[in-house]
Amino acid sequence: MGHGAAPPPSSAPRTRLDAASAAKVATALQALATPSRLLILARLREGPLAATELAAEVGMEQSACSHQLRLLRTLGLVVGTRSGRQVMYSLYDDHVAELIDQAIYHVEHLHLGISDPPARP
Amino acid sequence: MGHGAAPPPSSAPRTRLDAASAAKVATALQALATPSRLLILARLREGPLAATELAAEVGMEQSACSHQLRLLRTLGLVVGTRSGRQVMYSLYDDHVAELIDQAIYHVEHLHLGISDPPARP
DNA sequence: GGAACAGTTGAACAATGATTCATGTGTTCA
DNA sequence: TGAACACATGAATCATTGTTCAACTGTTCC
Repeated sequence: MGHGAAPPPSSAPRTRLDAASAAKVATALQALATPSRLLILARLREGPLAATELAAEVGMEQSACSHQLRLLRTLGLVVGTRSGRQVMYSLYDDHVAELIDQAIYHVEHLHLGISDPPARP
Repeated sequence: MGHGAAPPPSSAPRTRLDAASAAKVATALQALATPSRLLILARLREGPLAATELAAEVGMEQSACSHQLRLLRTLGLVVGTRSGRQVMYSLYDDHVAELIDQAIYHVEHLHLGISDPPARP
């Protein structure tokens, strides 16, 4: 794998989140904040895949998928290595894999869409 | 706390992520995908806080902060309860708290911004 | 070389979204 | 009642962004 990542037990941030770190984290999380990219990442979570196959599996056009892959590459979340004509894509890190897992897990256990009016006495 | 949430040991998704779930997860993650909201959530992670104080601590105008709080409320990530003139805001869940923790942790351990050209032989 | 395949890239477009400004609602206290 | 405070809300603006269309690079095989 190249880059390992030990799973975090229960990581409470000791230091306060500053604006710079917030921007960094927010930027990285934007990669998971869209259905298309999330499907791409979730699929790559199961194993490497070529670009065209990937596009087909997540149900989007090659061009659109390639654009998103470029973004994910630029962010360092995925890597693409040429193999003949095709480019095999895979997740960069175990951190990426775990980030995806944790995000999906926690969000799935959330009560979403419960719009409550802003507090009534 | 009201709503508890046991920490996930190492949750690998057994089932494939469908489009509907992807949309749900993506929507929830958009809440963490902006510096302003992330700062708000990270601050609330440390404990409840009134709206104006919160806005001051994260360095944004009350109006802007209120708009984002409304969004977070609608998503069910935070709750606001009136207490006199002011409205105390806090995270809804332990899931929200853990989601924030895990996101920050993993992203901080990422090698971001390493834009690599799309594979060279 | 040329055709077919695999993927990338750029411009353009529509949609979404975060912030600001101004105003409105609700609450306390004099 | 009225002023001051705490917060919410609506419209408008400006910036991002995801997708499509079209063209382009690179690779294999005849």
